[in-house]
Amino acid sequence: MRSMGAKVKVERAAIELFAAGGVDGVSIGEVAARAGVSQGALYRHYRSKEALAWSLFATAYLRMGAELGEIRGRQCGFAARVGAMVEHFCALYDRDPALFRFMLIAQHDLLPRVGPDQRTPVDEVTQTVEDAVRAGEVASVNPLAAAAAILGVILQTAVFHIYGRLPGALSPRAASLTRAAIAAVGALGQGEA
Amino acid sequence: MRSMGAKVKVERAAIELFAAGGVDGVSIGEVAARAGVSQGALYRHYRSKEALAWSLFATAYLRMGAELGEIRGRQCGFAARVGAMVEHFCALYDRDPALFRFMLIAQHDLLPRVGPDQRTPVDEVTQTVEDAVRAGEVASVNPLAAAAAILGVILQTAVFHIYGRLPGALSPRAASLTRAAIAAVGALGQGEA
Amino acid sequence: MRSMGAKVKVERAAIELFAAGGVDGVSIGEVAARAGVSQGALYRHYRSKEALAWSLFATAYLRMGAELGEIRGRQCGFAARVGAMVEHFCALYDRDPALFRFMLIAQHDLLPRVGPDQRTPVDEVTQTVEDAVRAGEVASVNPLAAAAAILGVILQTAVFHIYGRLPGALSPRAASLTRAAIAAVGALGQGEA
Amino acid sequence: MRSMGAKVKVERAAIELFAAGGVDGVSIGEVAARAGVSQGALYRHYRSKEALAWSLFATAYLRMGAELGEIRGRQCGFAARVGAMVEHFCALYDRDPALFRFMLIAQHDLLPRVGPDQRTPVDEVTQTVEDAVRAGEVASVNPLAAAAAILGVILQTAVFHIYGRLPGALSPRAASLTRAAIAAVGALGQGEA
DNA sequence: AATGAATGAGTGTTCATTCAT
DNA sequence: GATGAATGAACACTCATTCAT
Repeated sequence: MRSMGAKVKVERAAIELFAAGGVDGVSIGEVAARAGVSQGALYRHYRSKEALAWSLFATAYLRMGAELGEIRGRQCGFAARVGAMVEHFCALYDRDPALFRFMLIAQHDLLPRVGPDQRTPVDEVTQTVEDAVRAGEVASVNPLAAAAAILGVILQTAVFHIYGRLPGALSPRAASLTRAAIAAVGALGQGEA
Repeated sequence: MRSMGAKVKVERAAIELFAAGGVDGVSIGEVAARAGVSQGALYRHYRSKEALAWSLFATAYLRMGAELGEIRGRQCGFAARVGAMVEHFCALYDRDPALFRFMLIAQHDLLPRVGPDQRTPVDEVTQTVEDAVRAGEVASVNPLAAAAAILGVILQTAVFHIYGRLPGALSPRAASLTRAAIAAVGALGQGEA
Repeated sequence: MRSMGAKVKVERAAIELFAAGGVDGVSIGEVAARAGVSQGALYRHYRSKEALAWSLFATAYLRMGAELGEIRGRQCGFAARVGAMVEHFCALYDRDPALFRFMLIAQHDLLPRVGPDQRTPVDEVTQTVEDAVRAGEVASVNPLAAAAAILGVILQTAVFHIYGRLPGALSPRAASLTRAAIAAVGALGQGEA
Repeated sequence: MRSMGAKVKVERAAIELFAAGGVDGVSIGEVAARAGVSQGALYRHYRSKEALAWSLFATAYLRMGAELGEIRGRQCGFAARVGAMVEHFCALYDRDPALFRFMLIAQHDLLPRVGPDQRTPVDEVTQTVEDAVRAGEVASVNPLAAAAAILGVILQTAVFHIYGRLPGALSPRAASLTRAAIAAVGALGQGEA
């Protein structure tokens, strides 16, 4: 009973330490120590440190992609979809800031390894814009440029929270972030008219 | 005169390698090899690898802060200032993408080490918003939240360029990014009325 | 009855793997996997990896010694004895090349552990020479030097088979190997006259 | 001046330790300690432990091949050539028993890595037999089988010396070993008439 | 009896840093 | 001043062995 969740404890420890020090800046020994397991035990669940980091990142990143995909299927209209997506990002940040920070840090190393056929958060946001353009809800824009603006508004705000520039939880900002994101997309479109 | 540029070559090599592999992922030997100098020679200019990385980051980051400060002093009005700042970011990206990528990657490690009295890019953008609010140019907003939106729009677009999601140079997008950033700030303000 | 042969399977797996990679080059996990048993089960039969290797080597080595002893008792005359011994070596090689290779490889580690009172193949061959000298069948030689020649002719031929330099089975060579071994012993003796 | 010959000291230490414990049975730390250098220094000269072992083996093995080749060129007639070769083996053993033992032990791991176009000791002995057969000096034999007999007589005698079964130096036995080797080859041939 | 998760000491290797030349 | 050999403390990873189930 005591060792129930050994894998879970390793994952938690890894996310928190990787979020704070980067994958390269944290040793496998530190992860094992924080998880309360031996170094060797770690290798029963993951073939290597790199495999551990990749598994954590891919799971969280693709899960976020899938969840945004669900939101896109559930909500109708551009504003409702963007609003729900922003809320989802904020909720993840508030629930697990370490995971959020880990994803922000690790993307530079690990994003290139995501397969081209995987549905990523970027893909879902981009698709959402594309749908809106096609439906005439927003003026014609490059969907990727619009997705960059939407994600930029959300993620940079999260970065400011991480560095302590903005206090409190992120969720209360969801409404205004949604407005900002939608307005940014609208403004992007005007120039291409 | 012969070795003039040795330090410059080390810095160029370090920026390019750090941008590609992260500071922790690149060895001092690789930097020295690419710079065409001996490993030991590197330590004549920098006390440690960490000092090298910090010097590169601080120089670029604070220089960007100073340049944005100049823009703020030179330009009048919120729109003109944001426009010139966006153009400045785009120009830096186009001139030296490796340096831009290095700053994006390294910030997670090195930002906390920036002194609280230093004028950073974030400070200048925030101050620009604060001035505009005080001048009644934009509705009342949290200047930091607004700065996050502005920077997010710019930086995430740069990230998309880095990962190949958006093609070409960044400068041609300056005008639309400026509109998007300003619109985002305006939308942020509406909710807090 | 179900697990009858578990120990046998472990021994087979160990001999084959040790023959191919050396004792130090093969992990207990590989042995267990090839034998189709768990790692822990291995320790029910052998106290350690070293004990397993030693048991395999000692069994095979001393059994060969005993068998050569029987041949010595059964056969009369130097030529007949050497011939039967050579045939016995060849038969073992043809029946179980992995075991033969294992013994050749492992001897360097394990031979020193053989007790001085054990009857080894070397002892039996040496004794055979000694008997022949005493009986006047062969000229006076150092029995150990003669045993080295006899064993060298056999074992190096086996080594050539192992490395693929000589094709086919070893048994068809028994007659010529016997002649060569006996001739070598005779020539050794001539010099010491 | 003190560190002159660091590489040489590493090689000596490695040969002696590998000869006693096998490549797998000796740690890089033990080699470094016996050589009186740091572990890291070892990697300035050799890329890996395996590379060190291979370099030592290949150098000694191919050098022996080249030296036997020279002997073959210098001497005339089968008996003279075999005699000089046997003496050469004995001299190597007496001069550097550790190197000899290392080669005997390591061959099982490393022989397969020798390129097919390299002139090995086996090739030279085989060629010597082939020349003698062609010249009618010895009856028709399979040259490889004859080479096995010759090498077996020499090497197994060396093995007996290593294990203490035969005392003293090997060189005094060169003459009788030569007679034994030649006699063995002659006897091999008789059967194939 | 058998399993396989857990351990922890040990391995080969890397690398930031130093220093004699 | 520059070099590159040397250091030694890490590091990721393996594996023989143990033990609760």
